[in-house]
Amino acid sequence: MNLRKRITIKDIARESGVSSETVSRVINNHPDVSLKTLEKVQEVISRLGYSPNAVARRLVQKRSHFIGIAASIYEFQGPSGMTVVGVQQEANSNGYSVTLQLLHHPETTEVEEILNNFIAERVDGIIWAVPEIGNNRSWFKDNQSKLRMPIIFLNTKPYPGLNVVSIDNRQGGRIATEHLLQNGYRNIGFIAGPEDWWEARERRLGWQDALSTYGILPEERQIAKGGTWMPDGGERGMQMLLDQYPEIEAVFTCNDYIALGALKVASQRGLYVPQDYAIVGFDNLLEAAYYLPSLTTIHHPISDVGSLAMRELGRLIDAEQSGKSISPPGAITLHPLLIVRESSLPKTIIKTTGVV
Amino acid sequence: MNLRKRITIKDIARESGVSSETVSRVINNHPDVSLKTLEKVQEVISRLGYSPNAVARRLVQKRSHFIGIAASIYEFQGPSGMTVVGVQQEANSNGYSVTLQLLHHPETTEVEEILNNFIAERVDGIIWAVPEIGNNRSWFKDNQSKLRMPIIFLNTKPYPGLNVVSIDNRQGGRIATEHLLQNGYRNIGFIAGPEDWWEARERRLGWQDALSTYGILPEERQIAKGGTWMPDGGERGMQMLLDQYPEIEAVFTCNDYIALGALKVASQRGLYVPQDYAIVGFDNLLEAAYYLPSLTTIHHPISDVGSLAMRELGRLIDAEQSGKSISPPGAITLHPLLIVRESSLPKTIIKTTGVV
DNA sequence: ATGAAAGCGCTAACAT
DNA sequence: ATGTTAGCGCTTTCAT
Repeated sequence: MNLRKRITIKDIARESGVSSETVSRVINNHPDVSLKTLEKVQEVISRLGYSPNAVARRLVQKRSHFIGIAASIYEFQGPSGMTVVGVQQEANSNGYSVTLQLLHHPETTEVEEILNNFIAERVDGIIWAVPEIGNNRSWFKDNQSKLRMPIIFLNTKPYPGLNVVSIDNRQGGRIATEHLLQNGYRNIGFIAGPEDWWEARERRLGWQDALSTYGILPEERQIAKGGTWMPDGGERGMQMLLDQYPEIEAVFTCNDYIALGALKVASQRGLYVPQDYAIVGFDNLLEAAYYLPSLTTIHHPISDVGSLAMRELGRLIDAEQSGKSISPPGAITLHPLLIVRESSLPKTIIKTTGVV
Repeated sequence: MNLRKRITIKDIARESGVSSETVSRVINNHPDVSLKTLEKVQEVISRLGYSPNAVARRLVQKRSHFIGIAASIYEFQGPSGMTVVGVQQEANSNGYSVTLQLLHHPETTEVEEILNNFIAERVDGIIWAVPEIGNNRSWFKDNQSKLRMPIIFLNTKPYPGLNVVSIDNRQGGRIATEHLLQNGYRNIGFIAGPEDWWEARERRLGWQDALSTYGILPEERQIAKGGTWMPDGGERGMQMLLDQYPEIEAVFTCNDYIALGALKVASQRGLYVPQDYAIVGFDNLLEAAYYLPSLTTIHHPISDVGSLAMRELGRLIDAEQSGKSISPPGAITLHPLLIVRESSLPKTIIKTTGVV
């Protein structure tokens, strides 16, 4: 029913008494149409409720004005759904439509299937918003030539030859930990996310960086491994740390959900945050300001990553179309921001006032 | 160079020494191809890395195997991003691709623009996952004939003549409030969401239903109006209630984020939940079990709404294609589920044990 | 079992 | 300023 019987350009042409080519000119705002014809055609178009067929246009032109977004369903549980929002908005305002593909198991590789779909749709370019997990980027290294269209990777290790837009996770981890150090804490633990995620590893490196700046060489027992991105991981991780690292004064958690789990452990054990241990999270979830206590965290310009990536993709597409030489692939890195709240009050203030 | 130079069906035909129609038959698993030809063609296809052009296929066929999802960007802040996931997964496993459109201002009507895009793309059907706010459904009532393709509305008031998939928000509100009543609470407040959202109004009606079952006629001051969906609304709302309704024993909040804000107020005023007031939320966010105290709430089969809607849409599309009579539009309603946690412990238990 | 021809709706190139 | 022609890549009759 959808394709059948829809008004076509020929109907408009017949009804307006012009050729279909002239109608095409009107639709596409080409010059060289007399005002009289223009008005006549436009009148017929709106009277008949004509809508040009993007599929036919796509077939005949060299550009599809269509871009593919691949994301993992994980993205939609947390704040990262906003990345897709950023991409979609920027795409739309540049005249692109988007098609969305979701990976259910981003660790493994149903990659090929999804890319084949994008190729079949003849998208102009791809935003690969799937987190880098384990070896799930390897397909691209081996098959990049097959793809033959611009692709931007989000939140990926910036390999040479790839276009990457990402926040600086390592810097974020460093800032978070330095904040704790500056507030007087020295025994600082880390609750890890899944170790096969690149972003999780980077955040841990940032934690290490900060500690070594202060001449501290972290021991294994300061890290709670085997984590997830969810509160249950924070709960288990905090319990581990309290047991294996009893002198702990503060903890940096791989994201805010994990921090929430760590907060829960305090209430279970009758401990207080930040008096018994301070916490800094990562992501700045909307609700982090409402945790008890409110959570110090690293702000993540998550929707900006999406819009920036799309803008960059548009540039690459334009360059290919015009045959211009493309600037070599590179990495765009956004900088995270520390948001200070109650969960990391300076040690001295706590000592002095004894206040929450 | 997405379209240029891609291998076409003719290339495969030439290389295999058959006609392009035969290749087409192979691609589409039609019978009447000799085994020998089949194998030959398949070999050439994989050797040359050929991927059929979905755009060309779409143009010539009566179906696009493409569906449009419209959502508001609000959806992606909260749990409702999962609706889109549900739609996408179900669509994919039925051979559909999806194109995603986002409304930035779901209250107003950029509706027409988005629908025109879907029409231009010649989608087979539409999932309208935009919340019903104010009068933003009116376009459909006035223009349904224009659309001429199946459309499923999510989380909408089930008007006759519309296909709707929704959870029963009113029932959810009732269950939540009945739970509080059964646990011995009688002075039960309500923190409203945005009153122009249909879902928010339904949840309030559920609260009223439950109260009147117990012979209670709620007063105006039991409701905190002017809410948002976010914790700040819960904070303001709870403060209002404590001031204007001091005998309050319990509160039902329009969603879990609001509940989080209401929890925050307790800690600010030195009150305890559930001892000073019990709380029940709505949505069952992943992290609700980790709030302090853990939050009793209404579980929302949010991804099921999406997949069910997509399945229903597929049925409608098939019916239109085969020219069969379509079952009249109607409403599919999913039932919410009470999840009991600490924030609503029975009054008696609290009295007896004095425990959190 | 396979091929030839027509056409989906549109735009680009070349007339006029 | 407007029309004619050809063709994008594929599927669908209809032949053979």
